[in-house]
Amino acid sequence: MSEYAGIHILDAPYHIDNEFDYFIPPQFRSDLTRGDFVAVPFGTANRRKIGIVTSLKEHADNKSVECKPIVSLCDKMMSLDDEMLGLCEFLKEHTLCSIGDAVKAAVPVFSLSRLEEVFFPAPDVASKPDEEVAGLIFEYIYSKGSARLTTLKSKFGPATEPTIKKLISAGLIIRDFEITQATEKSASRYALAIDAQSAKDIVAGEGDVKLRSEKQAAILSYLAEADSPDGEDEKQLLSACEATKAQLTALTDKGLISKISVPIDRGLELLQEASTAEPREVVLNDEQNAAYQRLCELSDCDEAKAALLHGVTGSGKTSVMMKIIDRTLERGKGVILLLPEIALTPQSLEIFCSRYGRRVAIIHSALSAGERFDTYKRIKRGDADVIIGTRSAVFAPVKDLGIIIIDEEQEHTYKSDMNPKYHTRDVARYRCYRNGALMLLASATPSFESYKKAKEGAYELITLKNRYGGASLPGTVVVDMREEAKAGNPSLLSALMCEKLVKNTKNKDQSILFLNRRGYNNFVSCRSCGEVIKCPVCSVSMTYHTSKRSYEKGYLSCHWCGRRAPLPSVCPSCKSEHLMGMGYGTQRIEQEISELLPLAEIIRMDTDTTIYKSSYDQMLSKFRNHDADVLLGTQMVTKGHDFPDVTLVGVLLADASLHIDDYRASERTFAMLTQVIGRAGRAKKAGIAVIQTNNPDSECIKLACRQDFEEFYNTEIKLRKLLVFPPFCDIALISLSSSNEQELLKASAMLSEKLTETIKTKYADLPFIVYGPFEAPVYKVESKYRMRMIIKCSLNKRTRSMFSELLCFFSRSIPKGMNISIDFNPSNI
DNA sequence: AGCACGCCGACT
DNA sequence: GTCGGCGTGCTC
Repeated sequence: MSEYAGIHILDAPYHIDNEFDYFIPPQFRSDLTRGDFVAVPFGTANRRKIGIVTSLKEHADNKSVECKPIVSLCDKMMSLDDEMLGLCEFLKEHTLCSIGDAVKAAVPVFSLSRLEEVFFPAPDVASKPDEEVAGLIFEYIYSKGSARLTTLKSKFGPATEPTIKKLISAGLIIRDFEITQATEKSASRYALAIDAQSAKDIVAGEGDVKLRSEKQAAILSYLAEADSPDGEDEKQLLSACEATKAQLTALTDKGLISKISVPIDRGLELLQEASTAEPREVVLNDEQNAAYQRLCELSDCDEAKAALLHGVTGSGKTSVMMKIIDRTLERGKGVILLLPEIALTPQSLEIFCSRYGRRVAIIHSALSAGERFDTYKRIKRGDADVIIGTRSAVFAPVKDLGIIIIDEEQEHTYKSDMNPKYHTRDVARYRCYRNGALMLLASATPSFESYKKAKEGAYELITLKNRYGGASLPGTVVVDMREEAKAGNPSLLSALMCEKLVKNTKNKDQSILFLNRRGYNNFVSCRSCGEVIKCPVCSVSMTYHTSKRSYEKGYLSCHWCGRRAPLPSVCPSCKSEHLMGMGYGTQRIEQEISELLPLAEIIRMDTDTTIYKSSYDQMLSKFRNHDADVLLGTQMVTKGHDFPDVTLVGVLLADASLHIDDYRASERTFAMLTQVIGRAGRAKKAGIAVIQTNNPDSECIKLACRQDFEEFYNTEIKLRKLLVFPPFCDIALISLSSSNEQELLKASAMLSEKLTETIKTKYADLPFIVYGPFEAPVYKVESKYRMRMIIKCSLNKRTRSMFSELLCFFSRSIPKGMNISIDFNPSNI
C-alpha cells in the first residue's frame, strides 16, 4: 500500500503549481485514491491548504526534504474520477492555468468555499494582556469562544493582524482554519422609501427632515431623479454621487431610502412550470432524416467522433438534435447540450423539459451556490442525464456520456476569458475522446476553424440546405446610407425603412430592428472645442443614456466599467455650453420609431432593459404573443426564437461590426446578419429584410443577404491563408495590466526582451511572429493600464512549454498589483 | 501567494 | 549600536 501521495495545492499560484509529496498516515492508506481532496499543511507557517491527490507512490520523490503528513480527507462525494482529473491536467497544459483553477471550473464548490482563519482562546490563560488593543481583541475572542479573522479585522481595524501575531506567540490564543462556504451572490440596490416629490423637498431643504451632508442630498436627489421602483445599483449609485457606503447607511437609517438585496439568480422558477407542457412530436423531413441517420451511425459505434451539423437558418437543426438525444438516451447514455447564454430562454428550455422531464438538469452562470451544488450532486448521483446549459455545463459529471452537442458553435461565449481560459469545444473533444462519445457542433454559420476541419474530414460534415416546411428566405434590400445622408436625411432610419415599418405595422405584422449599440447618443462632444467627454477611469468616451421614457433627462455611462455620471452643463475643458450628443443608440431609435408609429407598441431590448433574466423572458413572450409590433434591440434580438408573424427585419448599421480591429470582423458580421435576416419569414408569410449600411459593396454584406455561407467561407479563407491568421496559425495574447503606468511600461519592455531572447535561443527551431508590446485597444479600464503582445505561432507541446516558462518567470517576478495573463486563441483581440 | 532570511538607512 | 525597509528565494 502506498505510503506517499503527490498533491497539488488548490490555491497555488501558477509558478508553484507542482506536485508536492506528502506522507499518508496509516489510517488513510486503505481508501485514499487519485482525485481525492485532502487538507495538508503547507509552507513555513504550515498553513492548512486544500489539495488534490494526483498520484500515489511508494517513496517520496524528493529525498532531501521530509514529507509532512496529510491532515484529513474531504468527503469522497467531491472526489474527481479519472476522466475529470485527466481533464484538469489537460486544461493546465493547454490553457496555462493551475490545477486548482481547473478544479474550480470542474467542481463548483471549490470556487465557492474558502479556508478561513479562526482564533480560539488558549486553555489555562492566567491573565489577559495589558496592552490596550490586544486586551480588547483577546476579550472579544474569549467572550465569543472563537472569532474569524475577517470579523476581527472589521471590528478592530488595521492593527488587528500584528496584534494577533503577538497574542499567538504569547500563547494566549490558538490559530486554526475552517472551510467556509462563500455567501450567496447578491447585488445591493437602493430605492427611495418615500415618494419622489418629498425627496426633492428634503433636498431643497423644505422637507421635515434636515440633511447635514451634501453627499446624502446628492444621493437622494439622484434617486428622486431616477425614481425607479427597482432602485439603483449600489456601485453605480456611489460612483455617480461620489459617495460612500456610510452615507447610504445613514439615509437608510433615517428611513428615507431602502436597501433591496437582489440575488443574482435570475428567476429559474419559470423552468419548473415549463416541464408540464405537452411534448411536441418531432417529424423529420427527408433531408433531416438523412442527417439523423448519419449521426446515429457515428454515435452507435461508441468511438470518439466529431460532426458538424451545418444547416441554414430555419432548416430545423433542433429537431435533428432532439432525435439524436432521444436515441442516445435510449442507448442508456448521458447527454450534454450546450447553448449560448442568450439562447437559454424558458421557450427553448420548455421544448426539452417537456420532452425529458425530471431527467433534465440546467446549468448556467446565474445559478446560486446552493442550486449549483444541488445540480452537481443530482448529476453525479445519476438522477439527471440530460444536461442543458451554457459553457460551464461542459464539465457536468454525467455518467456514461454519449453525446455533447454545442449549438451555435461559432459563438465566442464558448471561449472562457477567465482562468482556465478554455474553449468549450476543446473540453468537449477531450471528454468525448475519454468516453467514446460523439461531439456534435451545430450552426448556420460555423466558425472557420470548425468548418475547415469539417472540410478536411476531421469532423463529419452534415449539411441541411433547405428551410423546414418550405418557408422561404426573406427578400433583402440593401440601403446605401451615404445616399440617405446626401439626400439630407440625418436619421439612422432610411426612408425605405420608415415606409416598410409603417406598412408592416398597419398590416398588423411584426418587425424586428437590430442595432448593436446601446444608449441614446454614442458620445457627447463639445461644439466649440471638439472635446469628447471621456470616462475618468477608462480611455473610452461615455455614452449618453436617457432615464425612463423621458427623452429629456439622462446621464452618461461608461460601457467598460459601468460608471455613471450626470451630464455636465458646460464642457469640462472649455466651459462652453454647446455640448451635443452624437451618434445613435437603441434609445434614440426607440424615440424615433415611437414618433413614426405613435400607436405601435415597441419593445426595446438591450442590457439596460434586461437587468433581470425574467424581464428578458417577459419581453420575448410579449412579442411572441403579438402584444407588441416592433422589437428593437441589440444582439439579443438575433437569437434563435421563432416569431411566425415577423415579416420585416431591419438592420440599422450593418457595417458597424465590420470595422472593429479583429481578424474575425467579417466572419462575425456575416454570422450576425445571417442570423437576424433568418428571423423574418419563418412561417407561411413571406418576409423582407432591409439592410442599411455605409458599405453596400462589401462582399460580406452581399453574401449574408444571400445566406451564402459556402461562398463567403471560400473567399474569406483565402485571405486568412494569405495573411496567416487562424485557422492557419494560432494566436497567443499576453496581457500585462497595472495601475502604475511606469511600472507597466518597464515590465512590458522586460517581457518583450525576455520573450525575444527565449525564442531566439532555446526555441530557435520554432516559428514565432511577435507583435508589440503595444497598448490594448482600450488602454485604461477602471484606472488600470493594459499592455499586450501578440504572438502568431503553431500551438503544440513545445510552444506551450515556452509560454509556460515565460508565465512562470513573470508570475514570480512582477511587482504586486501587476497582472500577467496568457490567452491562447482569445475570443477578442 | 505567504513567509523567512538577509543586507543597508534613520533612530534611541 | 538596533528597528525596520523590501529584494530574493522557497514552499513536499
